[in-house]
Amino acid sequence: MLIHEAEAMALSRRDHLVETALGLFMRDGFHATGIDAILAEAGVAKMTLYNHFKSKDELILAALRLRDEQFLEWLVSAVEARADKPRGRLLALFGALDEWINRPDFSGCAFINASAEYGRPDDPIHQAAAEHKRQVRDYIRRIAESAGAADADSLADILNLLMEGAIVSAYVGGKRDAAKLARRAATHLIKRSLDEARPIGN
Amino acid sequence: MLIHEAEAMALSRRDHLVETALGLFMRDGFHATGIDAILAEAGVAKMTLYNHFKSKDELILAALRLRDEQFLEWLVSAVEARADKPRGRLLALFGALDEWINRPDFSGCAFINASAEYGRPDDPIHQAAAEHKRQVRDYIRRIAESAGAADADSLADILNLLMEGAIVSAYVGGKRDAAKLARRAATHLIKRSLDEARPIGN
DNA sequence: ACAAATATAGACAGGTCTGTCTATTTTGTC
DNA sequence: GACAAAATAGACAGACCTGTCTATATTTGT
Repeated sequence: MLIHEAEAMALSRRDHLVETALGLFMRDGFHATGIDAILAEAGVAKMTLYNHFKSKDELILAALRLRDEQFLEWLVSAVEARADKPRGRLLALFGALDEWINRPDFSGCAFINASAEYGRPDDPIHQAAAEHKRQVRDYIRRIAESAGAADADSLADILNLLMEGAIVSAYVGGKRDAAKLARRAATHLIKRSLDEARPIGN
Repeated sequence: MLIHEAEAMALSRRDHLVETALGLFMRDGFHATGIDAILAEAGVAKMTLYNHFKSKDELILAALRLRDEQFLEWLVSAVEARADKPRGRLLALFGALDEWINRPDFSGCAFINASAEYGRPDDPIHQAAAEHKRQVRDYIRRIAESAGAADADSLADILNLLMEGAIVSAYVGGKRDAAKLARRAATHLIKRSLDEARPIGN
């Protein structure tokens, strides 16, 4: 029975492969991670991979799709767990960010890193990264909107900028306090946007 | 005569090699750019490379050193050309950033990209990237200090965060207006820090 | 002009990479 | 238990990678 299978299977071989690949890609990079390393780690035969994916790039795309789901799901629930009201949630974004950045296995943003390795804007991998970033920004914008920000778009863009900056500073420069710093600036900008109802900047 | 040589030489073979390598690394990435491609582009023999550098990694480090000089030199002069007074220069950082981001050949930050490919914090390449970022932040801090910011360190950190965020947003998401956005937030934070003499955040 | 240093082309080794193929075994369904 | 689908190990091709070596040619300093 199909449903029974789905329940019984801890993880399909395909999904297990994608999960393993994602872990290695994030730890070691995309070019630096060979197919064979993934197969060895996953305990899966090469033909199983090429049965499910027609190339390494397709596997990378699948791994990024998984990461996209994983991350957004985590971000939403981490934010919701930290605050109930929209305004608190805007700040909670930075609490969640701080938690992520300070995990011992933090290895930067998979999508920024993917874009770095696949720099051509028309590369499907780069485009997948851009799409993920759009999703995150839209989530921020939805919170900003429900917080009653007149300039929800601008506010979301700015908070997004601060978050990206914190991720990069933490990753490249090892600044583990980057999210806390970003939060301080965010606090102020949110206050201005919501309380004084003034657009950001002048 | 040594001095005469230096004048006559357009560029030593070594420097030409490093320059060519930097261009390809920035366009195509580090792993994706093979030694042979660099040699062909530079019109230089393989043994010339291995005479000057003991490995590809050493060449990468030399390319990053060049980029570090190039970029900081450009940033300083671009900022100085835009404003005389420290406060104006803090904003000019974002004008310069905007110019860079909107160049047709903009290919992101070489150091962020290098960190993405060489993720281990103890990798010399990653460390070179971290060192570059430290230089940039210190430059911002010096301006903030001479602008009379009481919290020059915090202000510099925040402006730096906004700049990093703008670079990443422009590169990954293709947001060509990222620097202008960052500038709007920066305007406000600078005002608060300098005029109201309040630390950033609360 | 002569000698020493430097650059050249190109072969080469040894490794790794992606992707294909085959022949065998395991798995899941009826 | 039989049959079909899926996964296995492992060899293999062909390309590319870094780095070494050699033998020849070109610059360079004096």
